[in-house]
Amino acid sequence: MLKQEILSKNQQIVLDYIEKVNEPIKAYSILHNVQKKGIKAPLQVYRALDKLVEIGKIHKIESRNAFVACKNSNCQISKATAFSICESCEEVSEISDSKLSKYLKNFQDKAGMKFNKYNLEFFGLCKKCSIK
Amino acid sequence: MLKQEILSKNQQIVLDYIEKVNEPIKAYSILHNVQKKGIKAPLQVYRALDKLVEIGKIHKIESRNAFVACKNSNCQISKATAFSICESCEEVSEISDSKLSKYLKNFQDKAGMKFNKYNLEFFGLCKKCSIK
DNA sequence: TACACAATGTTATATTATAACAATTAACAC
DNA sequence: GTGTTAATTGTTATAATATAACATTGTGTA
Repeated sequence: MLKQEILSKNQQIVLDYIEKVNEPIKAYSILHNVQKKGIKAPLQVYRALDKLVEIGKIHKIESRNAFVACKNSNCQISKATAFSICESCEEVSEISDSKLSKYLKNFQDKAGMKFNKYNLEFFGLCKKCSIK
Repeated sequence: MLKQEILSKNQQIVLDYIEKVNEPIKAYSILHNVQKKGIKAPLQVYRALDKLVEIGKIHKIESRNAFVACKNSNCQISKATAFSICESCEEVSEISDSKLSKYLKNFQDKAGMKFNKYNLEFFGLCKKCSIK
């Protein structure tokens, strides 16, 4: 089987909701909002999240413990993620910059360690918040 | 007052311990290990951690919810952190690469957002683990 | 059909982190 | 020194995030 094309019921419910809200959302907030769909326990949400992260449909914003839908036609990219985060309004955008990703993919540390994945989070003020 | 040169009692206790273990360590593990020094509650640890992160003496490894002493003669660098993380043995090293930090400091996203901070975590296998 | 494996349902619990409030100590102008 | 302010501490309780363990059901396929 390939990366998995078909999502299970719970995975689809969780993904649908994350894609709908279109901003980072926390696991328990997802839970509250999908209870009407029959998902009752945290573990059901976390299992779906794990799988969705694994297959690149969503990403975890580590500094916020939140999850967001992938904007970059998913796949591969789940191993190479970059986000900008506004420290005022908490808006998060996925950065899609081929020069940046190429630079980071090829980065070699001094110990010669070979990386297969990275996550980069930038913090600052978004345009709206910086003119306030 | 400058960045704060003198640490308070609890801050010093926590920092001493983190520097001693010399690897990423979790808040409750710190708590268990500094109880003999008189620190009794999680909040005392978290307050010290917050301050130590703020002044750049330690960093938080977001993907691991762990804290590690800064190796780069601290200061400034707390706003520009990069780590390599071995997914097998969980060894974490702080990356100190002036080209990388220069590149990231000057990175401008397409929306023109100005960043004042970033955190980058690379994942892979360290030398030891890759030959196993 | 039967096997293997993925996904589900469920209860309980572990782990990480903060709220709220009172008391104490440090920094410093006067 | 006294008074004022802010930082730090101590303490209890609780919120928020995440996983363990185990029984059951569904799905693909040989």
